[in-house]
Amino acid sequence: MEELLKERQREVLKMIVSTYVRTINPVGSRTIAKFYQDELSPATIRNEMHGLEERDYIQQPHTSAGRVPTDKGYRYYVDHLMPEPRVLPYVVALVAREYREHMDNVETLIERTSKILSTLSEQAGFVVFPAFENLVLKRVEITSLGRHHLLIVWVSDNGFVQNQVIDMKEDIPSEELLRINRFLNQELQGMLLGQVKLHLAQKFDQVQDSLKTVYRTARGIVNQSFPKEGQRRLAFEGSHYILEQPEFQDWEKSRKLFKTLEARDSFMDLLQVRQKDGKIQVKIGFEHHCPDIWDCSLITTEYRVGPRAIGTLGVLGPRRMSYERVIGLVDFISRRFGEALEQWI
Amino acid sequence: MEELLKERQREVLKMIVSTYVRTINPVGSRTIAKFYQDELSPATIRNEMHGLEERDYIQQPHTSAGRVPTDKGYRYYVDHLMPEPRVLPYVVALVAREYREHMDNVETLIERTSKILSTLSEQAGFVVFPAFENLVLKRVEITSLGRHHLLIVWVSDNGFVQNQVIDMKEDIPSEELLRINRFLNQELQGMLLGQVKLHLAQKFDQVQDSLKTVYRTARGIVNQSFPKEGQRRLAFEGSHYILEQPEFQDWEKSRKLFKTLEARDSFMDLLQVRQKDGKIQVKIGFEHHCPDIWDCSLITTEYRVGPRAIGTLGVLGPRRMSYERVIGLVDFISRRFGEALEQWI
DNA sequence: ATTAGCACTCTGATCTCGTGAGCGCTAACT
DNA sequence: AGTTAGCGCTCACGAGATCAGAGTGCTAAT
Repeated sequence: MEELLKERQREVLKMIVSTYVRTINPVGSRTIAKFYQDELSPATIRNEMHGLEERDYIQQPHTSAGRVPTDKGYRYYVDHLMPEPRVLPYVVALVAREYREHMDNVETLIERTSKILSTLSEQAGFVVFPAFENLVLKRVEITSLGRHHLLIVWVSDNGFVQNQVIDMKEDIPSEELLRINRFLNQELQGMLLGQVKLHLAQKFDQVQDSLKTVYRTARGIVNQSFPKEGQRRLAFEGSHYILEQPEFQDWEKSRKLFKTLEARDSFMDLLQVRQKDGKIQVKIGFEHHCPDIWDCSLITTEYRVGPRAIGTLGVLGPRRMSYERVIGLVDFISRRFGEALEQWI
Repeated sequence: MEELLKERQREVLKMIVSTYVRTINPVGSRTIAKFYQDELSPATIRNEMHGLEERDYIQQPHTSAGRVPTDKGYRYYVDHLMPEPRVLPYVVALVAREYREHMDNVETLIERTSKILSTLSEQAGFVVFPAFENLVLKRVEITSLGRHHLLIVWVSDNGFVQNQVIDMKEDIPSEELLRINRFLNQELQGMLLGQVKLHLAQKFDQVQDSLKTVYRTARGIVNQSFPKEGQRRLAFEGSHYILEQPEFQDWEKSRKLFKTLEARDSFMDLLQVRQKDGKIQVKIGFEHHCPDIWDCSLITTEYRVGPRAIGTLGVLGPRRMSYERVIGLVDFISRRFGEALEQWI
């Protein structure tokens, strides 16, 4: 059904999209005709446009204006028409340098990455922190804070550090704390964090009664200090780029967009959508389900260390964006970012 | 020189500011006259206004408009006229609940605090993370990551955790790493982090030659893993509130503002200005030195644990804001925030 | 199937004009 | 000396009115 378009219609659609993305102005028949160097007249182009408009690939903002791609038009462009995404040399160089120099810790690495995504795409860039459950435990440290609090620091592979303060009703002597700490490390090192709780529960059943009290305390500490599922941090940079787009000169529009972006929830919901393995995902305008972001498109992909996909990153920008450029960028950066993480196993 | 204003002029200025802040419309003589319930006529008020305008406390956007406070007018209002800042009961309750429930770790505590500042002021709220040097070391842990990297986790009092990955040229055997780790903890626990480097240097000179190699490695690790000075994190929330202010409907204006806010540097520079001990600092419009933020006012104060002031928090909003309300809020929250941190000594 | 030609439509810029808010000034009043 | 009524003046703002330009759709000829 998609493929009804005749070759010349495809050509015209391609020109309309790429021109509109560049110029921001509705594209008229004369503009397209120029590409054909007098082989075709504007009138002919108008006919083709008419066909495209009937099939809902393009539309007119108003009667006497040129044409603008619809979501369906963009979609067709991305799926069938756009040139192979490619990464420019200066991008390669810049990213390489960045990952050579700014490797302080994972948080900064992630923040820099979202900044790079943003700067190079000239749109908003983001990186979702990995889900705790998908990481592998390297080490855990318990420290007592004040009288009634413990600080638990979880260190996982790839340099991720997660810390959590928990309330203590009862006092635990510091030697016991030390023992528990040692035990947890012995028991859990190298384990996928998502399996830790279950593992401890099983262990608990097997252990002899005299040790149950200590085990209970240990389990209590672990359970409490485990970050709640679904609360994933997000590094988001460059929302001002969105504001700079002429289509967001409309105050009401940008006001709403910023409000929902800052609230994070609905945006994070969008990202939770399961990614197609290793593929770049492109959501154009109405294709996603958050009304306030309907004026935007979302380019995302998963990043991975070794075989494991552990998180999502991408770019958010106006529907009118250079898809080939941004798709190439997101793909490239996700690989390099993964590689950077892999150094820290 | 400030005090030249006669009593009635002060009254009129006060009314102009408080009315303008509420209504956003330039305030006319008739509006003020109404407050006097027919004791004074608009004409009289106009005379007083004339005096105020001559002395630059108020101005007219254009000839036939009402009056709007100038920066000087706001300043006078804040210093001499505004009612005592007070904190509403619902704010007290809300903040108390917040700090009872969301105490996962310092990062979230800080982020929630900036969110609270933002929500309750209906403006942008922020908290600058404490300077590393001002914290007291509780514990340090060294973990090796991959082949050539070490992860160092610094845990300080009040639950602050700072981690850093460093490159290792030479391999260090894991027993030696363990020894160094133990040594560092023994040597440095309870010390102000700002003094750590110096302390190690002095120690190094005293130690016998056979131990120097180990000491050198230890110092190397510490020096590399110390966060660079001046790079302080910032939690910033609620920039959308700024966008919602009618005075920022101007696209160009808000575009610029957001750009500088996102770059962070110039904004952080503003905040680096030494705070007057424990006082709330109010910077109105042109009083600070960052051109792109001239349309905004900045209310800041330091937060402290015990006697030590360790960081800054505050609110950024349009010049036209309810100063008494925001000042009260910032003051209140900074205290509560400090108290929350003190639980985690 | 293509195209020249023409009438038609709609936007956006520019201008004018009327309205209303608010002021300053002056002269009279207390 | 302070206050006020009265009046004329100024200016922003919104509603029409007008006009040029861009781009279309349709028709008839190629």
